[in-house]
Amino acid sequence: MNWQSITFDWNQARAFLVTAEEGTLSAAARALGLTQPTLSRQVAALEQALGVTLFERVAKSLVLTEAGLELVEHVRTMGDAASRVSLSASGQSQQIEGLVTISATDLMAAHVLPDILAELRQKAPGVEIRLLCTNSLSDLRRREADIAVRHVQPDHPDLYARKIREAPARIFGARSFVEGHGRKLTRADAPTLDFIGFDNNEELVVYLRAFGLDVSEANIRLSSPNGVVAWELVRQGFGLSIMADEIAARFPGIVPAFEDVDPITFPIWLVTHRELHTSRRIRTVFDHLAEGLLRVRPERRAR
Amino acid sequence: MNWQSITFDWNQARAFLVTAEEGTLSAAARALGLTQPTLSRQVAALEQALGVTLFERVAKSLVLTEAGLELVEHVRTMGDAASRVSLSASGQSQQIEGLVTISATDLMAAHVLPDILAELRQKAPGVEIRLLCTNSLSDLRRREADIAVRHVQPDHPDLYARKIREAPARIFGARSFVEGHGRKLTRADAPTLDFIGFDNNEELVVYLRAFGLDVSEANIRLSSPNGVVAWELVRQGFGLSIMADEIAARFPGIVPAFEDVDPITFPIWLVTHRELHTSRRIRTVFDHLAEGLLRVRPERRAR
DNA sequence: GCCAATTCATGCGTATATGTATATCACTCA
DNA sequence: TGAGTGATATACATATACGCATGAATTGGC
Repeated sequence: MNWQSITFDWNQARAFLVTAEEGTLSAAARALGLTQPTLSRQVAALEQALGVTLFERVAKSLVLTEAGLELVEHVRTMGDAASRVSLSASGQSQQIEGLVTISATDLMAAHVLPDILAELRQKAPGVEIRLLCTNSLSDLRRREADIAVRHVQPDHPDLYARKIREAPARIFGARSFVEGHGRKLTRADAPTLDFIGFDNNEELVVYLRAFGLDVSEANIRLSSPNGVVAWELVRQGFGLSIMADEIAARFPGIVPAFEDVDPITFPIWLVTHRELHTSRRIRTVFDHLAEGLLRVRPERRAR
Repeated sequence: MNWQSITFDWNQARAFLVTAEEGTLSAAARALGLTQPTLSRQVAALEQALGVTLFERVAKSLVLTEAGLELVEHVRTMGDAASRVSLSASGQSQQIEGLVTISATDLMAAHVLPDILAELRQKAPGVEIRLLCTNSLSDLRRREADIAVRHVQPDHPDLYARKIREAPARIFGARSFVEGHGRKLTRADAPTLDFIGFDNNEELVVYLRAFGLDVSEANIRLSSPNGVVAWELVRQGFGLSIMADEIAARFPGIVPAFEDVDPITFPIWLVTHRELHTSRRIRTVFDHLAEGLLRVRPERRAR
C-alpha cells in the first residue's frame, strides 16, 4: 500500500464532508461540536492541500464546485466507513461507563422509564442515560439512539428486537369529564364526545374504531404531537384519549371512559443494533429495561 | 445524517490503519512522515475514544485484538476512500505547481529523461519532478508514480496510455571488446562471447535469440539488476548487451557488436492514471514527455 | 552470552490549531 | 430604508499536539 497518498488531514476531510452535507460552515460546526472559524480554516486548508477549489464562496452560503461535487462522493464513503467504525467500536466496547441513548415515545419517557432508570442508576452508576423522544423508527439505524422502546415489530435485519409483552390500553378521561354527563358513558355516546389527538388523527380514528367506537376526525378538535401535552389536556378534561393502563393508573383523576368497551393490547418491543447488543454497556441497559418494562403493571385492576 | 457518531478523530483512525497494516508504530510513523511517539499517542487516544483495546502490547511489536481486527476492516474502507479522494483531487487540480513523480527504467531515467526534463524546467518552473526507478508496472496503480515510461502496452482500464513510437535497439559493446577479436564479429561468434545481464537472465536469453544469436544463460557471467551499472560494465569492455540505439549513441566508445544482425524495435509507452490525465500539472508533464520522447532520435545512423 | 539494533512509552519545550471576539457582507422583514 | 439575523473571514490568547530526547524491554546476531 502507498500511504503517501492518504497523508492529507482526514479531519479536514470530515470537515469538508459535513460542510458539504449541511450546506454551511456554521451548520457543520454545530453538527460537529466545533466552531465556525475552525471549520472555515479546515476546509480552506484541505483545498490548499489538495490543490482543488471545493466551494464557490458565493454570497451567503457555499456552493460545491464541480471538483468538490466529485470529491464529496469519496469523502462520503469515508464518512460511511467512519460510521461503521463507530458502530462496531460501540459494539465491541466492554466498558460499562459511558453514554447510552434511549429512544422512546414521550409518554414512555415521561411516565414509565424514569422509575426503571432510577434503579439502573443504582445498579450501574457509570452509565449515563440520554432520553430521546421521537416516534421515528429510523433513529436507530441512523444511530441517533442506541436502544429504542417501540410498539411495532421492527423488520430490518440490522436490528435486534425483543418483544417484552403485550400491554393493555383503553380509553380514559378525567373523572370530571367522564362523570359529568350524569350517567355512565357507553360506546353509543362516542359520536358526541371530544377526543384528544396526537400526531396523526387519521391513524387515531382507526384505533378508536378498533374499540368499536363510531367516531370520525370531526371528534378531534384538540390535539398535540407532544404526547405529554395531549395527556395533560385529557387530565384537564378537554376530551378522551387512548392510553396504556399502566400510565393512566398513575393519575388518580383519570378513569376509564366507557362501561362497555374492552381494552385492546399493544406490544412493547425493545430494539437495538445487532452490533450494539454485544456491547457490555448497551447490554446492561437493554437487559435492565427489559426486566423493568416486564415488571411494570397497572397498579389497579380496572372495572 | 447523524454526525455525532463520526466525531472521533479521523487522523487517529488513519494512524490506527497504517499501524495495523505496517505492524509496528515505528514503521507506521516512517510511512506517514510522523514520529513514533505521535503514532503511539494517536493510537492510544483512539483506543480511549472508542473504548476498545485495539492492540495487545505483547513483547516487541503490537498484535491486533479481535476487536481491532474487526475495526481495521472499516478503517481500511476509510483508507481506500481516502486514496480515491487523493487520486481524484490530483486529477481535478488545475494548478501547475507541485510534485510529479515519473517512473521509468533507470537507463531511461539516467540517459534519456534528463535532457527532456531540463527543457520542462524552463517551460514550467513550478513543477517539481521526482524520478522513480522501477521496472514494476503496478507503481501507477498503487499511486507511487503519476506518470510511467513503459515498454509494454498496459491493459488496465484505469490507465491512460499513449504509444510514443517504436525505438530501434541492437547489441552493443565497447569498441575495445568488439574490435579486439581482430575481425568483424558475426552472429556465428555469439556462443563464445560474454553478455552482460540485467534483471532476468532467462528473459534476456529469449531476447538475444530473437536477434538470431545462439546463446544460453552460460554466456551471461556478469550481471546487475541496475541497468546503469550493467551498462557501465559494457562500456568497460566486460561484455555485450542489448541497448536502445538512442542511448548507445550517447557513448562514443560504444559500437554495434555484429555485422550481420538487424536491429529489433521496442515500443515506448507513456502511461498515467485515467483520472490524473485531467490534471493540468500532470497533463503538462505528460505532453512534454511525449513530445520529448518522440523527438529523441539516434544521433548517428548506425551501419 | 552479550552486544547491537529495534521496539514502545514518557517527559519536556515548542509549534500548531482551536476558541473567543470582531469585522464585514448578504438577505429578510418591517 | 434601516434594523436584525445569520453567514464567512480574520486577530489574538490559549490549549492542544507534535517532535526530540530518553528509558525500559525484547529480539537477533556474532
